[in-house]
Amino acid sequence: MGERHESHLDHVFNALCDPTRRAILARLTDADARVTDIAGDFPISLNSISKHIRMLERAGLLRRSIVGRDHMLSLNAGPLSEAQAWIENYRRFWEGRLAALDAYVTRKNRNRR
Amino acid sequence: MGERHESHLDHVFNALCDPTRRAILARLTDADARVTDIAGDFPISLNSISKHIRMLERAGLLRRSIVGRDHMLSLNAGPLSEAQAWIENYRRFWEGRLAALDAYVTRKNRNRR
DNA sequence: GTGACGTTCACCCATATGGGTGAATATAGG
DNA sequence: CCTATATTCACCCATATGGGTGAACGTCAC
Repeated sequence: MGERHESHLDHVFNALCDPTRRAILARLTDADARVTDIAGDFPISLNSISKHIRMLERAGLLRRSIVGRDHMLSLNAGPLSEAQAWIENYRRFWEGRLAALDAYVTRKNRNRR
Repeated sequence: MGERHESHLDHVFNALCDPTRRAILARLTDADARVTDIAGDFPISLNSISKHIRMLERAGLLRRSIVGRDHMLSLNAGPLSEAQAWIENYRRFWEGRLAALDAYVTRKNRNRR
């Protein structure tokens, strides 16, 4: 229960969990496309693709412009910067650890000599 | 069905979906900790924390060293680089789009004058 | 208007998740 | 040996996901 609050970052990471959704984003790097166009590239049903697209939209990674009966989709990579910033924080931590290990090994070698 | 294959990247992004798990990683940036220590920082049960930790382990983001009855956990940010690399690809795409838009606006302004 | 096309809606099903509880297991320490 | 502590295991429950199907809705094209 409880009002899971559902931050935007949750949605972004959640959208990236699924390989099909990542592939959809990759597909849209190439060119904008309709829902049916995208569905044609995958072995699953049009309806399932439609649901994946809705989740990508929820994360803000897709823009949809409806023209007539066609829904044109385009990539909107902007929200990824939020996720990237989060990860970047830990990359620095990680590099710090590696640097510390490196310093340790160097020190040890120096003492050995 | 299916044999979902479950690539490593899936697990990493999946681990990052949940705010509690992200908070656990943040907690471990500060210092290594036991399962119980971590559970003390959250309003949910020890068992739930244990499950979150198992998922972080599955993603390779945690290391566990069992000493006696204590399980010492330490952050292992290494696998994040894979996720970061994936995102980085799209950031470059996105910046390319912005640059193109910028060039377009600049060109338009020049023509206006 | 009528039929074909593009998307979504409303369901069904199996599995995973996030939370809980109580019991089992394993080790530390008298 | 016995007890307290640290974790996990085995469940229960509600909800979300990922897949499917068939029907509805909207729009184009004749």
